[in-house]
Amino acid sequence: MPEILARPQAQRVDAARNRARLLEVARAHLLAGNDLPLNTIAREAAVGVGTAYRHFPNRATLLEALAIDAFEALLEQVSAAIVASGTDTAAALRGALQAAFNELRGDAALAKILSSGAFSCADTAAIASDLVTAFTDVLARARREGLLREDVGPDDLRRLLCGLAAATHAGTEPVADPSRYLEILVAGLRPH
Amino acid sequence: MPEILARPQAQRVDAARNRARLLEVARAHLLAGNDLPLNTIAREAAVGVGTAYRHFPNRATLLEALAIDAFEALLEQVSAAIVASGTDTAAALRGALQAAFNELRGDAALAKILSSGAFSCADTAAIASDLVTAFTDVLARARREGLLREDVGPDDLRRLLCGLAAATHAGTEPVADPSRYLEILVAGLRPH
Amino acid sequence: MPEILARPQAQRVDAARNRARLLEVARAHLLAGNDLPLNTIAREAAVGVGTAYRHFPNRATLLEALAIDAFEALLEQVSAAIVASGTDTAAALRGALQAAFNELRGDAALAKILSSGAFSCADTAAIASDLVTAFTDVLARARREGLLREDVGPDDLRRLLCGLAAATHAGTEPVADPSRYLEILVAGLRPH
Amino acid sequence: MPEILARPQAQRVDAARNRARLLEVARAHLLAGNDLPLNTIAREAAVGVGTAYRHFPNRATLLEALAIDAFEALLEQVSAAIVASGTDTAAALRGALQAAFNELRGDAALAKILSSGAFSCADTAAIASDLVTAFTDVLARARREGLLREDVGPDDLRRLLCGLAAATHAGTEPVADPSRYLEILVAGLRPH
DNA sequence: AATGAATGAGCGTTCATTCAT
DNA sequence: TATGAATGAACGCTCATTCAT
Repeated sequence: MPEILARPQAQRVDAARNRARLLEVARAHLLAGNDLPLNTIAREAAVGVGTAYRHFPNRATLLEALAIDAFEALLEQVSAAIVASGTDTAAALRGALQAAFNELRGDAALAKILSSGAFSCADTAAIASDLVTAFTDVLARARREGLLREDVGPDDLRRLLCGLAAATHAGTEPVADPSRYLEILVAGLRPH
Repeated sequence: MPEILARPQAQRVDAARNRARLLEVARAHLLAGNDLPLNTIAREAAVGVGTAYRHFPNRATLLEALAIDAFEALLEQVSAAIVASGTDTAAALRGALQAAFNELRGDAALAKILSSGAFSCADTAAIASDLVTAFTDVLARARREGLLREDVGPDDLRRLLCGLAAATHAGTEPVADPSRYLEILVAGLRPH
Repeated sequence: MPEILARPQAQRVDAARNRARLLEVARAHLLAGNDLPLNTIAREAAVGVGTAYRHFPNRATLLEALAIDAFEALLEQVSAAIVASGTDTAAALRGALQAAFNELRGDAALAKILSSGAFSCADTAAIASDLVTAFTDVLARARREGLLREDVGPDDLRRLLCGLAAATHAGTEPVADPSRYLEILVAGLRPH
Repeated sequence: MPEILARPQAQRVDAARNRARLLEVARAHLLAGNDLPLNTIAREAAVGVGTAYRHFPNRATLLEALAIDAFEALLEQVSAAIVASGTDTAAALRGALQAAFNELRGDAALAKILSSGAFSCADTAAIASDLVTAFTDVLARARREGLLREDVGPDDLRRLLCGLAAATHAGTEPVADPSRYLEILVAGLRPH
């Protein structure tokens, strides 16, 4: 009995370790600016290719798995910034954008999936949805208070933030003082 | 007589036709969001691989060859916008950015090489240099007249424009009314 | 029971068959004086390219795999000749050279890797090391007994044997009575 | 009139310069241990591929053209050594072998074609024939005087010398004091 | 569920050779 | 006769994906 119960348990532990190893190796590849060849990643993670495919049936899954922690962090930071600003809507907006910009610049996987604007796994989609809610709220307040252009919605912010993050990498060397770009965005979002 | 003169021309015509075919096929690949595999492109252009390599020894060469017309157009449009604005510096800056943004959004090859910030062929580099000159000039005037943040240079504009262009594509479907993004940039560039 | 035990074996059988096929085809190429293009060899062995590369990641590996049996045989024959000669050092030296010469002439792969003087796989290197030991010993005895030039070491013998083996093939047709060349070497190694 | 006569003259000069350039570039490639890709050589020689093919319809021709100077030098040195030794047959034999060995080691192209034992161009074949004559003569004298094994002919010497030359290169680094190998050969050729 | 061998499409690149001019 | 553009076979190598065990 204990045996039978123990087996699947043991396997789950094993599976979790495999998954963790795969993610770790994949993250290293991404950081190094490399692709994510599943074959190589599996080998480096000391895991069979088949196992890798079981965990991540396609590259999007792997990418989202890589990004999800950073995505959760992004959501938290954004929410925290909004909460912390209380009724200061301008600060809330700026803080939310700042938080998103920072997380985005810090995680290549997150930048990739957020740029694509489509999510294939439920967890990621859920976070995205919460994020939209949070921003929709701030945007509404900001608009009401005359702090924001009328023609900008949450999806525009997603695009603009991704674009700005890309801008900071668009060259042979990283840009100096990326926060300038965020300031430009924040200023530009004010009504004309 | 014309015949004799035409003969040597003839071969060049052949070469030119091959080159044109290769470029055409390559452009189609790029539009479809694909890479530029020389092998495939050669096959689809009904041209030997060796011929493809003779014309474009590497991918960068091909990419720049694809982009150079649009890059020239960009330079011309930017210059024209500046000239047309006369002493109205704000209009010159806005017009130059507008022109660059439009060209950039219209040509994927141009967007790619401009994002990379490095040019491997002399012609492209020359255009880039002229462009920097043109923008440096406008930026200087704008700064002098208090129309522009102090901390923004021509390379920042290159990055920001590329980023904005990317933003307009960052999703499953193109953004509505991309000019809004340019307005945001223009507004954001004004001193705080 | 045998079934359960046989299962894992079965896959290895498959792999082994592929490996054997590849080696067989490769050997034929070498005999024909051709190179060892992995692509072609894979096709002729009716095996996927990837499989070929899995077994032999590069040409050196393939070559050493082809040669290793003959190399082992060479080591055995040399050792046997030395042992069989007992205290007759002259016979030991002659026998060892003879054995090496024969094996070398019989296996093109072995001739190639021994000529290169470098071994990329551990097994081959180990045999080479044993061989050096064996020869070093005989050479020392021979020198002590005044049967050998002072200025000849094991690596010289490797080179000279490879050179002689090459000499027997250096023409449109194989040389008549190759053993003459070995006699010349043996005689030439005696002190002046 | 002078024009008509001058034209072909001028072209021959041109052709000769092209030929010389091609040979020069090819020699450089060979020295660097590279292959002789006609395409590349033609380009580096600033000569059309077609022209290169006109001069050297196949690689053997090119190789022999590269080797012929060294081959002539070899013949001269060998003859000179024989003449200089007068009636001292042992010295003549040793000198001839020495000379051949040196030239062979000094010119990779010569080593290649001499190893092949077949000549596709008449000039090379003529030199080879003269060389055989010269050696045949010395060998006959040496045999008559009991200085040489009975079973060794000129072609054996060709093979053995090529083999020895190969022996000096058979490793990651060139052998120390190659003349030892020649001494071994000379000694080994004496009758048992 | 895990493993890893096998497969083969596909891309990069070189080079011998032909042929129109 | 010289030129060099064109060709395409061939090889090196990678990687996504399947599948038997």
